[in-house]
Amino acid sequence: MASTALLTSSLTSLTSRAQQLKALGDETRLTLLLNVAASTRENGACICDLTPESQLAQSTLSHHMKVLVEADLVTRTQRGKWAYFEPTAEGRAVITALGLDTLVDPRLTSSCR
Amino acid sequence: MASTALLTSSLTSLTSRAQQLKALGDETRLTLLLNVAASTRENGACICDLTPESQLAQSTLSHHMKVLVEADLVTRTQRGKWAYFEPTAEGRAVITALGLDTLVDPRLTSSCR
DNA sequence: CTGTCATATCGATATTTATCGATATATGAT
DNA sequence: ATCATATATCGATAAATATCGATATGACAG
Repeated sequence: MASTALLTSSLTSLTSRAQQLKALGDETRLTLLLNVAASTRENGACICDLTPESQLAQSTLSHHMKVLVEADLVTRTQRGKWAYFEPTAEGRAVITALGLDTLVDPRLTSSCR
Repeated sequence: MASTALLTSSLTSLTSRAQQLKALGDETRLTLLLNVAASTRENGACICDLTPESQLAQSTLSHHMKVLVEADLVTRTQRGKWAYFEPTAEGRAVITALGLDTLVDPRLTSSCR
């Protein structure tokens, strides 16, 4: 009997998983997540840290960060004028699970006040 | 000294990683990969196994499988008239790393000769 | 209260992607 | 050789996405 096992449609979690992966499936955002994770700031990285590296318009950066937040990969905390981003537990777990830790190297620095 | 660690641009691997994640960041393809991984056939799953579940045109399925192959997540083997797909080591590793095993359930069957 | 700075939102545009139907290719059966 | 079957490729279209510049919001400084 040549039968083939297929997947049950527990689509709720599959859907959110796909959303998460889609958020990561963009080199710009993947880099952003890793940069956020690599930040040595106390309260996380702010967009001013991330912008100079990315070569993108500020509005574009803001857009990508929103996507990462909506995928539950980073959190956003407003502190005064700045918005600080930190990886969620999920975000860290995904980075580790995918072996992306090795791509993080705390050599470059950014200095915005 | 408030400095922030950033990522080195080992972009080759980052790029291919992003490509892989993009391939997975589509619910249809994610399901396809899991179905391929769940197949109990000897030589892997063929498109005839996957089509009825997906509700998509055959050409669309073929397209998605190509994307998965190009992302090094599944292999394609022509055997007679049929093309068989099996997850690569990478593909299996990603499934495990992301805890997607739990979404695979060998209940549904497909029967094409 | 006014101006400035950090970030978000909006509207427009260009690119990418998913999808389909039609056709091509290649295999196996008659 | 002809035909049917399995899959891939092509061309078109619609939807999604990345990107930008302009503007809005909200915080702090003077």
